[in-house]
Amino acid sequence: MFQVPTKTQYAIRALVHLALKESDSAAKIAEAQMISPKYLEGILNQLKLAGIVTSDRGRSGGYRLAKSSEQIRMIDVVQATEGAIRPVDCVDNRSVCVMGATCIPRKFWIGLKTAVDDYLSSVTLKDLAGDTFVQIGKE
Amino acid sequence: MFQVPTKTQYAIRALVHLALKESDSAAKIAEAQMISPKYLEGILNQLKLAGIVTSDRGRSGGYRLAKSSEQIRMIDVVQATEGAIRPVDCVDNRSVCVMGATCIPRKFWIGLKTAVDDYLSSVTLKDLAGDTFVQIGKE
DNA sequence: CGATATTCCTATTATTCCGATAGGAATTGG
DNA sequence: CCAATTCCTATCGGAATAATAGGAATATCG
Ligand code: FES
Ligand code: FES
Repeated sequence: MFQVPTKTQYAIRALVHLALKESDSAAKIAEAQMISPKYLEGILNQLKLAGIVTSDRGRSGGYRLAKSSEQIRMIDVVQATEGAIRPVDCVDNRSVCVMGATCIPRKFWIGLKTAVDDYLSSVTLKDLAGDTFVQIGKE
Repeated sequence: MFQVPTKTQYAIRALVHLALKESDSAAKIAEAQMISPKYLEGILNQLKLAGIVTSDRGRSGGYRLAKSSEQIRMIDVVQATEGAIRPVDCVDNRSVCVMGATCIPRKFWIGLKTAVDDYLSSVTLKDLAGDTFVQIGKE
């Protein structure tokens, strides 16, 4: 359960790479991180649209972080690659629930979403890439 | 992201139903909870194997909770339908990581798993269904 | 007993999502 | 111009999920 798609795993590996290496091309990142190169291109483009990385085209182009690594929260990365955290559709839009207004499990799903959101919001790229990472989310 | 399979959503709906109605057949539960009947049969069987419900065959058979609802943690339900919480394979088995021993994101994934596990462990069926035992429309 | 309602078992199909690939257009530096 | 790059769009294959199908085993009741 809660298998995280490889797309998101790749995005995170690529960002860690950029945090350490400053700037690199998609092909170089793909090789170093063992990711399908063409697939990674699309992922980096999503990260760019989300304002997490910037890119330069042309001969000596490549990608770099758009902000400092402590400003990049993991929840933003996840949302860039997969959209909002939504264990079940109804957490955003109650009307999609077949059980109607009296639906009992809804609070439970919202609680789960909150738990995940809170954790992902609490960790930044710097926490991963630096040696200062501490495990948050467990109190 | 983190879309929860319908199987698990159905399992929870079915358990809420049983918590309120004490005993019912798969067909009745399916109708009340708007779940494909044959699909639900298989799900209830998984819950039985996990010791969450019990069943009686034959003419006036059906399913009932195997324990009181406060003893049924949601993490047990999720594990019964989907197996262990494992955002990425490496949280259980480090050797599957292509990046080897120096893998940086691993602590992050373990933290995510922990956040989800902790939440699911903290909620019981009773928390969802409430403690008032109500008989829903006797047939 | 015999009819019926149920769980239980196994196999198959349908659907959806994901990962990856393909080919090339646009851009830029040298 | 040329080469390296990002960027765009389309498609394919495979895996996982959801659902269906048919029936065997079991129990109840009249
Ligand atoms: S409102 Fe979410 S399952 Fe009903
Ligand atoms: S050990 Fe998990 S991604 Fe490397």
